[in-house]
Amino acid sequence: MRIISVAAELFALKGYGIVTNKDVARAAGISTGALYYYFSSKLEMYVEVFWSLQARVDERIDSAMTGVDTLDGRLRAILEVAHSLNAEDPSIARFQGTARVDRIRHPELLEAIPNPPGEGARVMERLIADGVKTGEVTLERRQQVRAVVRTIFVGLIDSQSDDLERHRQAIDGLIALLDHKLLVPARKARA
Amino acid sequence: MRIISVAAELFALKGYGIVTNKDVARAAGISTGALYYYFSSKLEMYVEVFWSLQARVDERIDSAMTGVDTLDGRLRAILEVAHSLNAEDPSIARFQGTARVDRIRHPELLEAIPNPPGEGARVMERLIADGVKTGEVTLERRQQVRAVVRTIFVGLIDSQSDDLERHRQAIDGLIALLDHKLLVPARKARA
Amino acid sequence: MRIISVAAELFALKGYGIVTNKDVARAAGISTGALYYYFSSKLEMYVEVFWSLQARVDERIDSAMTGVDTLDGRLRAILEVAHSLNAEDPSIARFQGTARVDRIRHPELLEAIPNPPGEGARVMERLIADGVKTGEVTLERRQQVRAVVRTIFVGLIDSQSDDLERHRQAIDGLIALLDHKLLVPARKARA
Amino acid sequence: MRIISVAAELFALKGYGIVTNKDVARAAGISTGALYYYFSSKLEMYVEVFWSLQARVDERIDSAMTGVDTLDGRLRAILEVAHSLNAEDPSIARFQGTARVDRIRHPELLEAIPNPPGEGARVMERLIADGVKTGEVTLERRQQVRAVVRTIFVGLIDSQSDDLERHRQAIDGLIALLDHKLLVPARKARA
DNA sequence: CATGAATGAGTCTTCATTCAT
DNA sequence: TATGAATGAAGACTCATTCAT
Repeated sequence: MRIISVAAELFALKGYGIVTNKDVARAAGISTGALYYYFSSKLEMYVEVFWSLQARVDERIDSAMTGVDTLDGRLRAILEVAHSLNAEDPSIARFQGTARVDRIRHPELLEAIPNPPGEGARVMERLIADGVKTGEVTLERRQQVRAVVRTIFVGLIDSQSDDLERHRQAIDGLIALLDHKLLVPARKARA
Repeated sequence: MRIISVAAELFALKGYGIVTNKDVARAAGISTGALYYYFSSKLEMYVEVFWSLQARVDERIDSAMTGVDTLDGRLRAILEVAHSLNAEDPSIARFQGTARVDRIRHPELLEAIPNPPGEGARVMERLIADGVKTGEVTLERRQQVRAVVRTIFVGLIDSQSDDLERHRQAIDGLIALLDHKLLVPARKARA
Repeated sequence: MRIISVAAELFALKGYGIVTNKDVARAAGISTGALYYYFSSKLEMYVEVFWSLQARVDERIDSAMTGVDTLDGRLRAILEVAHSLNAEDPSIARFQGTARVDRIRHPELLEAIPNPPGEGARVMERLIADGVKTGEVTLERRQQVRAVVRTIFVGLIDSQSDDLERHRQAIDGLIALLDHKLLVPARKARA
Repeated sequence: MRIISVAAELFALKGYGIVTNKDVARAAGISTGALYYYFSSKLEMYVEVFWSLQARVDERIDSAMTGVDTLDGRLRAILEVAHSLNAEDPSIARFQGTARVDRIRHPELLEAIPNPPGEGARVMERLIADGVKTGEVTLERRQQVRAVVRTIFVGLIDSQSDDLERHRQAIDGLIALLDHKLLVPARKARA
């Protein structure tokens, strides 16, 4: 629906608390009252935006993971998905970033959107579990891997999703990092 | 000042838009009117909180970098600083996370706190430039390194700073990543 | 009409101000738009409900009074009518109660439904005038009788019409009062 | 407080749902925002008005009942209290009338003001119980007496409290009724 | 230095009403 | 006949800010 897509963009940019019904209504070309014909509240509108975007992300990640069975391969695949999604519609990633902080800032949102939402958690568990099976992740490092993967994806969303070129560089850099090619050992320091 | 420290905590937790003057006043044990004796506006109060925390971070990073001259060593040092700062006062990292999004959400803040703020940018440039000197960063990968470093530190702040244990795991994981020890090549892949 | 009867029930329960067109429409199984095919406004709908119920009451009171020619007998007859009407359709009395206050609260209603409405006033005048004829009411007490009768019937509607059993007790009590049997002289008082 | 007294008058006249904060604010000579400095919500304001008026009524009824020990005497005393209260401040009775219907129409009010409120119920029970002791009320007629007393007082409030003269006539008529003097037996009807 | 009282603009939400279909 | 979509005015409530004391 038109309303959901303009709302997504506004929420992505400004967050739940700052975007007013008036903002959404004006951007959608209707009156604020009309919003209540479609959603029972601002909160519900936000929730619908959330799941609508989440669905697109989940679908893409799912299909990117099928046919790849190493953790290493999957990480690369997901990084590429992240980039192409960002290229197609930058508000998706931006929205995910703001949604994480909005769910903390507005308790109503946390209640309406249980934590952790969507496939996110499921994908992560699958990643780790399968990584253990392939031997890529040792049992002792499981938590570390989880933490690093989370750090990287959150960092990507929060710090790079507003500039497509930089986003590409971050992706390429991270792939190089996986390839041990990002950094070269230092020449004898101080030599 | 007492007001700044309670304000820091509140802003870190809830963000600029949600924390009210009344919240700050009550937490500081004064009236809202009194706030205006110390700050000319809520905005100014926020700015002062910002620089007060930023100063502590800058100082720590600066001192962590002196005496280390490889990019690799510096990254490890800064990661450790990030962790110990987080252990000492969790609201510092939290505030930095919320400040990044609040500066986007509230244009007045962006105007009052130019982007990128503080030493952040200077440190980053120094890191890269010296990395080139030591040969760790090739000229073609400069942008990638910058993007990856930024991704990692933002990811750390945004995704791990609310749980000290997980924060430690992320730090250890990232160090292992630098050591090429986080992930082991897959068995199957070699079959 | 179906609409009028569901509207009557809703208005009786909640009053003019609180019942929305949507409430009525939903209860009648149509859309709010359709309401405007039958009535030109919410106000007009209310007025039609009013007269529709009033007609039923008037008719019953009229027929209860014919053939009885003392004030005393008529009061008893009307009390019984009040009870049987309440037993048949409790929303009639309830509506009359709410209508009295709604006509005060919403000036538009007062304008649309002149005060005092319906046969009420006519019946009262007949009662008093004939009571004077039969000698039951002295000239000096005319106003008092009018006021007491009004007090009793309003009290019945407003305080008892939501519970049929209590309503019966009130009716029986009032008849006992007319018979000088409700209260017995106090023992102590005679001591 | 000034606000409470003007609010009482407005609520008495128009009821909870129709009186707006703006109405109260304008009548009190302040802004709507200022209301929230004194009350946390419109509901709370209403509740305070309620208890403030109820306190005055309770006190008067209590003192009217002391020293009188027959039911008959007490009823007369309370009727006189009703009249003098109405003479002093007509909004008290009017408010009690509207409050009864508002508590039904607005469930929040019922929750905030438990039913039955104030001394009302206590006074009624005392009246009946002592009436049984003095022999004025037989055991079988207890419920009837309760219902009649309730009917009369509700009727007085709801139908007469807006006109002091008529109120007086109703009181006098009711006293005459207790004295068996309101109505005279009919001369041979039809004779 | 500090407060309590107050303001007014702005927010979400409701609802009678309209109208093209 | 009837509907679904939409409007716009109004209502409760919040909050940064001001100011006399």
